[in-house]
Amino acid sequence: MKMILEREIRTVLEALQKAGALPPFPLPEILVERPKEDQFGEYSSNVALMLAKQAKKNPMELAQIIESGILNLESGNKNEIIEKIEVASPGYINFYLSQKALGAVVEEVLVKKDRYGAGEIGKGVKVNNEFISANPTGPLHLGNGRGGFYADVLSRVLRKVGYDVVNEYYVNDAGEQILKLGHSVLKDSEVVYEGNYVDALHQRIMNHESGITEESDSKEAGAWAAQEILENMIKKTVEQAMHISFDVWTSERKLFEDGLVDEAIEKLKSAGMTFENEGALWLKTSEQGDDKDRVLIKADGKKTYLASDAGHILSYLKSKVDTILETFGADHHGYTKRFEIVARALGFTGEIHFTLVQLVKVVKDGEEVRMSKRAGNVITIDELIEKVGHDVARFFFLLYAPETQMNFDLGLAEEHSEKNPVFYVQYAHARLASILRKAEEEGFTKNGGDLNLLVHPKERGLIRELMFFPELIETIARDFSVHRLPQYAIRLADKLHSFYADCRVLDEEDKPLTYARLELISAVKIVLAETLHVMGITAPEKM
RNA sequence: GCGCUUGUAGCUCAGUGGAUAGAGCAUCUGGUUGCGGUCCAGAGGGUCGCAGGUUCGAUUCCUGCCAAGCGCACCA
Repeated sequence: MKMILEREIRTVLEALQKAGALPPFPLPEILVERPKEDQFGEYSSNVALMLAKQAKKNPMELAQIIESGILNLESGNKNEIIEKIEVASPGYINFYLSQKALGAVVEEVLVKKDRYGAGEIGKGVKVNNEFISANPTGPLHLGNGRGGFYADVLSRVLRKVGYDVVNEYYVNDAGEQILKLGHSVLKDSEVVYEGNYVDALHQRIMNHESGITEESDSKEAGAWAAQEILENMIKKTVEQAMHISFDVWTSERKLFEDGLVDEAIEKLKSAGMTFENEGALWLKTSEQGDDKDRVLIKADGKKTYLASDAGHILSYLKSKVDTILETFGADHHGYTKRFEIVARALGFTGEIHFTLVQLVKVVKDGEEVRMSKRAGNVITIDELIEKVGHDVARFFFLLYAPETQMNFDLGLAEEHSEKNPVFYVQYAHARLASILRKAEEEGFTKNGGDLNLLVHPKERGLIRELMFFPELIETIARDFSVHRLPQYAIRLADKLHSFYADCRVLDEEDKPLTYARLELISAVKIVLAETLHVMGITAPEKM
């Protein structure tokens, strides 16, 4: 619809230039957008404002010329889909769609059902979406939860428009932090991590339940503890509490065992990207815009995290990944440059996109609560979900763009759960389900509704929202603005409640209108449910 | 010091090179014998951090400054 209008405007402008009515100049991308107010129609264009100068005309005059051009288009769809076009100050061209076009939207939803809004812009593109990837040294905190929900929904949106997406959790089960974990569970003189879970693991060692003894070295103990934490804490949290499903759990240690790390280092060497200094192997990252060069192999022979990531990226190349998505905590933002340099050096040519999720600041009684993973006093995502429920936690995080430094008021957490708009949206869905149940009980059939009867402003308002859903999905797939989804859900629920207050659906006195409205609310229910579904939130039939 | 991110209503946050800058919560007023009152309608509340610049037009783009968060390892 949007594209039809854009094309028509372009056609008109080209014709005007050809006829000499407008001076020749290169036409920019013609944009038709959704106006902010309902009164300005379904679609609106500001081309006249943009081109006024080049056209040497004032915007209003130009807009009127374009308007009449569209009205006179031989091939135009004006009678079919456009009810009227209006020019508004300072130079907008507003399009009002016909009743027929709006009815067609409802029909389309009813036919496509949960496939409504699906597309193919991502067809044939393989996306690797790596997220959370917290070290297996303790429970997931709120920042992990935030990034996890964000990236999970991003995957769902991308899949809806055809991308082939792999959700990956990269497990850092090699390296220094595993040794630290080992010391911690052994409770020797080098304890780093603390908390109930560390105590529990320690207890199992003391009870000889693990094959690890007090005399085991920290590497062995760390590997065991990491495995336990991954399987019994992290996977449980992610799959059962957060409702996220990962396609692959990549083990850093396995990258080493499979020789990918060494292979990647060799590739970097032969590409002339490395040099040796003071016994260490360095990567020339500063030549590519990084602050300084980075170490790949330390003087003691151990490989750094960057080296294993090179192996990791090499595995993407081998599995023919087209696009790499990385969701990092904002505290790792300094790492993105290195990551990209290594990827390019290894020959990756596709798109790499980083999302930096700001950590969640926890506030209580107006004061910030300082948290430390080491001291074990972090608020975990498990605790939050236990307290407010999965849907609320998910919706709450999804509502805000990941780069905002959001405050999470702990004191209001439970109160917030009642105020959370997720209930408002779910209630709208339950309300629709209820009406449809009642319609069935009372013997209303919803076949053959005449959609031309849906002329009430509240009805048009609802249909408008339905019409924008596919564009919304596409926009999110393009710019990763996942937070638009809950906002849309709220707006749609809002319009539904407002419609409900003004328009009675089930009316024995006016069956044709009842049938038409049943069609409409069935369509609204489908789109509302699909919006919630894409967000990973339940759409209840009853509450 | 350098770098990244952020600064919009009392609070949490959307949004935009152009039409009156929006939502939720909070506050206040009104409505609702009805298909589910977990609802609806409305009001008040803003120097879009500050100062310059580009532009017919800037809250949006550019520069500088101020403030907040984070980062600047042969840790990950």
